[in-house]
Amino acid sequence: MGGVTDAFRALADPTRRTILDELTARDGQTLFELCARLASNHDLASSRQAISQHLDVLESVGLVRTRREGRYKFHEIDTAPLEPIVERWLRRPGSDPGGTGETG
Amino acid sequence: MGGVTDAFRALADPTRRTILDELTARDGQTLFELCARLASNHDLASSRQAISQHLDVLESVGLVRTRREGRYKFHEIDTAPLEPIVERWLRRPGSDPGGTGETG
DNA sequence: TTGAAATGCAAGTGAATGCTTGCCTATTGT
DNA sequence: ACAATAGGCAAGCATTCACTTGCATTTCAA
Repeated sequence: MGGVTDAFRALADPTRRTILDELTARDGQTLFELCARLASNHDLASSRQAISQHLDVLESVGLVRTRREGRYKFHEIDTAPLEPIVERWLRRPGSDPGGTGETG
Repeated sequence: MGGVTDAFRALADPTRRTILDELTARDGQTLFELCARLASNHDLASSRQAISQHLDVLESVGLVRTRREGRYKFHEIDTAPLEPIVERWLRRPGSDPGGTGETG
């Protein structure tokens, strides 16, 4: 699961979207907290390793930041990468911006 | 390529994003027009069939609408499905919206 | 220090994905 | 009618993806 390089691909998976939902409802959760709350609040019964790998993906694209304290690792959502995503196509047509945009 | 059911997955592919870029710059293109302009304006050398399949995906999730005239089929971008995508996580935290949102 | 708790690492597997290949249908122009 | 144009359908292939499995590492409590 290491090939995901941009926020678009990161958002393609429903489990990762639900993780962002959970972090929006309660930010700064640990991996175990997330596993428990995803199961009870979202009927999502993924394994710990699966959720951990999803968090790695979300962190690699900047949608989640982590903060380590002892043996705990807290995960915080960062919505900054979300803003340019949709605005890319909401610009008024007719004004050719020139090149190929950015990401490809 | 028929398994893509939601706009998130449709946006996961770079080629599909470039197609939306092209339709933003010049709406209502045919398949052949798109192939030519994607090659010249975006250095994207995908085959006609590949682009056609991508357009099928974009249409199936509502990001592209088509209009048939004789042997031509014009493709128009529809940004309506883009709006709720990001706002899903831009809501202020603390206000638990209740269920699991919608898409999953 | 010993064990439990929280997390990390990595190989393997089945399914989905993007693309190609090859042929077919429909419409237009001469 | 005939060829050319624009597009459609479907099978096959290589890659990527999400997940599992199994074990290792780090931290804390008793």
